Amino acid sequence: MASLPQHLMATPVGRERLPREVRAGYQRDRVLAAAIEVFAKRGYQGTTVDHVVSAARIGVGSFYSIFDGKEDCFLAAYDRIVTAGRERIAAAQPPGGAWSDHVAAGLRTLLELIAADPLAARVALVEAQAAGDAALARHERNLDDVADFLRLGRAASAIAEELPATLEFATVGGLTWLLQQRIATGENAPDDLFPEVLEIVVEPYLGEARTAELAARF
Amino acid sequence: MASLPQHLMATPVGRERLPREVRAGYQRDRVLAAAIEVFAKRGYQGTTVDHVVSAARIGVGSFYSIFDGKEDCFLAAYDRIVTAGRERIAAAQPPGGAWSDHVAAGLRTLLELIAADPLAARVALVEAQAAGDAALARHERNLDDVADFLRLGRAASAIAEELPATLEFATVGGLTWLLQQRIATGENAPDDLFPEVLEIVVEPYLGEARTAELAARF
Amino acid sequence: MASLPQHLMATPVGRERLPREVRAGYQRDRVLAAAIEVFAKRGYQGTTVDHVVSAARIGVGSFYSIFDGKEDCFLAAYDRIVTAGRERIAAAQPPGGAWSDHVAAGLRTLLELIAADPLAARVALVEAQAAGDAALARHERNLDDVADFLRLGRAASAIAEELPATLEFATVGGLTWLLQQRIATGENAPDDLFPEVLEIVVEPYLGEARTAELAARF
Amino acid sequence: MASLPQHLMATPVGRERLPREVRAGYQRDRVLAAAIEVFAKRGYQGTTVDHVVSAARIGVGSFYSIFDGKEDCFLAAYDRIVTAGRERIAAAQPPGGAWSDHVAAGLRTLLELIAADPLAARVALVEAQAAGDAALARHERNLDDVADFLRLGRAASAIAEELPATLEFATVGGLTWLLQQRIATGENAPDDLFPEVLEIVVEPYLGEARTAELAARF
DNA sequence: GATGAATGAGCATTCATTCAT
DNA sequence: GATGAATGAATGCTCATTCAT
Repeated sequence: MASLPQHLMATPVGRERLPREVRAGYQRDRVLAAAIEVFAKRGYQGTTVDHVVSAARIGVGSFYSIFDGKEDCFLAAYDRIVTAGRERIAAAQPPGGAWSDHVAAGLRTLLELIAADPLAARVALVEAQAAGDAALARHERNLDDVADFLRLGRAASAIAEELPATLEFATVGGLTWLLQQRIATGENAPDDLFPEVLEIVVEPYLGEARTAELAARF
Repeated sequence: MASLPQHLMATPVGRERLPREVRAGYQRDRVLAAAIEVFAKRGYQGTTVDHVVSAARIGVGSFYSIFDGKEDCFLAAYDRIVTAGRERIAAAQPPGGAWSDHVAAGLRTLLELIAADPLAARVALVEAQAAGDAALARHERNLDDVADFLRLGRAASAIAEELPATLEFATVGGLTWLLQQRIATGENAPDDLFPEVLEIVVEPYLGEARTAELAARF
Repeated sequence: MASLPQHLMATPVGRERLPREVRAGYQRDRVLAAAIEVFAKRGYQGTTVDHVVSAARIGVGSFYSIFDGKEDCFLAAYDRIVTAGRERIAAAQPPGGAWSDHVAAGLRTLLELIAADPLAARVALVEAQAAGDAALARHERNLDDVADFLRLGRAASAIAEELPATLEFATVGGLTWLLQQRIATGENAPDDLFPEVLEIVVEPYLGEARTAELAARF
Repeated sequence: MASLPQHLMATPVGRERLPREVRAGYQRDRVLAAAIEVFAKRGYQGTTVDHVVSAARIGVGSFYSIFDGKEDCFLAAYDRIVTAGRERIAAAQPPGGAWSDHVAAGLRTLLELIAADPLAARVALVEAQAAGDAALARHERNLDDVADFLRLGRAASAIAEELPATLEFATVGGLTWLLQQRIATGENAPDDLFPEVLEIVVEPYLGEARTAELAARF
């Protein structure tokens, strides 16, 4: 077979191929999207590798070339959800705002994200607690990050020294629980929740009056 | 061998034994105690019937004559813990006290129970969330009961109408989360937690001053 | 306590006891009756020792003091049915009759027995084939006995030398199959079956005319 | 190594293999062959999935990817035997023959099949009766088919109106019983059975003379 | 790179049988 | 003699993972 000049072969004719890395990324994303749906609908324990593999239309072998196994796949899915969520929340921050503005904007975006993709929310908020130790640990680290961020509100608080040390833990726990309930039932659009959630989160720091004013602005 | 006077004989002579019913109860209790330990240490999913059976020193057959299966065993263990806890909390209530006294006494007893039997606490507060739908539903009903009780505090509150509708849910969720964290790590004696926990739970109703006074009394 | 004169104690007052042997016999009979019902309704494989024990209102221990186990119990039940059946059939024989009269009377009695106790019939004719090798062997020996008896009809046959050697086997098999079908469905009173059954069994020996005449007489 | 001319190459070079469908069929056939042997030798109840799996040299998982379970495997084995038998019998039919020729040829082929594969015969004729309700029902449907075919002989019979309604049932039952006996003992080559079997089946329709003539022709 | 057939350890559960009371 | 609590071997089945093609 005659060889073409080197420079003409660089980009092969016919079905143009994406560079491997990128293709791997697409593939991985496709599988993760399928995995999230399956994990949300069946629960972590109720999900088998076969379920994911079927949903993603790939072979088992491919699955194991992408992930180390079922748990690794869940962790990847969880991370993808959390990372995307953080990015969206960060992007929606009012530039140069105060702590309270950041919290309010963040909460609103969070509720929007949950409403937009309830399956992903279920994976990140509900299933993460039942997917083994690694997932639990990762989940707790993430919630700790949230608590850390909330704690910054003490600087803006007139009554900082009177706040209980564990306030942020309790707030994060309460918030998570509340959202889990709504996600589980799908009851009402989590949108309606915004005023209450905001009140629960910021009132301890700002008091009633400033909280009401904040709620009115978002 | 000289015979002790009749009235001193702790164990009666002859083949007199405990009535069957009672023995069966002991047996069941023994198995439940073993099961609680195993579920706490291995997690619900990580526990096999064989683990429980070995820990309880009984045969598999006996296990299945007591319980319908693994899930039934967990539910029984969970119920036993919750029932015993409720009884202890009820017994420790100050007679005729106000709502706030009941809450304070209840929280203190709860923390004592957790400190006294951290394994049982782990089963009731952590594993119940990962032990299948039945356990989860039962757990949520119990937490709803707590929320219902907390809601009674609105009657005692000067600012009842300003409290968010979901306050009690958030409080229960936050409390649970806080306790789970402590249980998981065993970090510090949950005793230290009392003032904070009390503050988190009752301050929304009573305000800062009355809460501090309440804390001082318990 | 004052003792009664010896001769008055021979038959104790109060709950009169039967001699042990007899009581054991009653007990055994009671259990067998229960076992037959259970085996008929659940099938041999579907029956557990516990089913029999519960139906007979005895303890498992007693069961094992009467029988060597489940299979032994089935064999005993089977034997009891077969023995009772043979006795009833023998008792119903016309005295000094010809072979054909004996066959006719036997078949009629057999159909009556089946109609009177379909459960026992099911055990003896259906379940005996699915209750393990021992039961099967015993069942086949019994059917061989029937075949042997039928073979006596060759002496009364004008065409004995033309009958196939396996005629009796086929007849017994066909008869059994027919009855099984009816027993399984409970379709119609096996009584209606008499003319047909008689024809199938004796016509090869006696020919059409004499068979019709025989049927008319029974 | 010299290459053979293309048209002589029995097995193609390279990685060319049998199409997957075909391989799967082979696999299934291999397992069914092993299963038939095991079911025949141990009986349905005495056979465990593990027995079959060991005999077929496959893993348990493979077994469950081919069959739904033990019963499904038995039914598949039974169906395969029956289907193959019917095909062989159909293929051996004399073209355009009379009913009696078809019966004669069918019976001869049946006896040959039994002689050629006694294990399969045992599964289809003996074990099918002890392999649960589904197998029993299927077996009875098949025997009914045979009875239906035999009933066609009434059209060829001079004495059709005198035949008992249940004749065909009895014949099928008797035939089955006869064959079971021989299969169970392996006594003598079922070949010898042909004249007798033919006589038992067709004489009621054709009478003695025509039956003898038929036997002579096959 | 991709596939999916094959594996087998592991699990929940049943039930005939024993034996201390 | 009678009881039934206790036993544990045996079974059918699932599913995460491997590896030859």
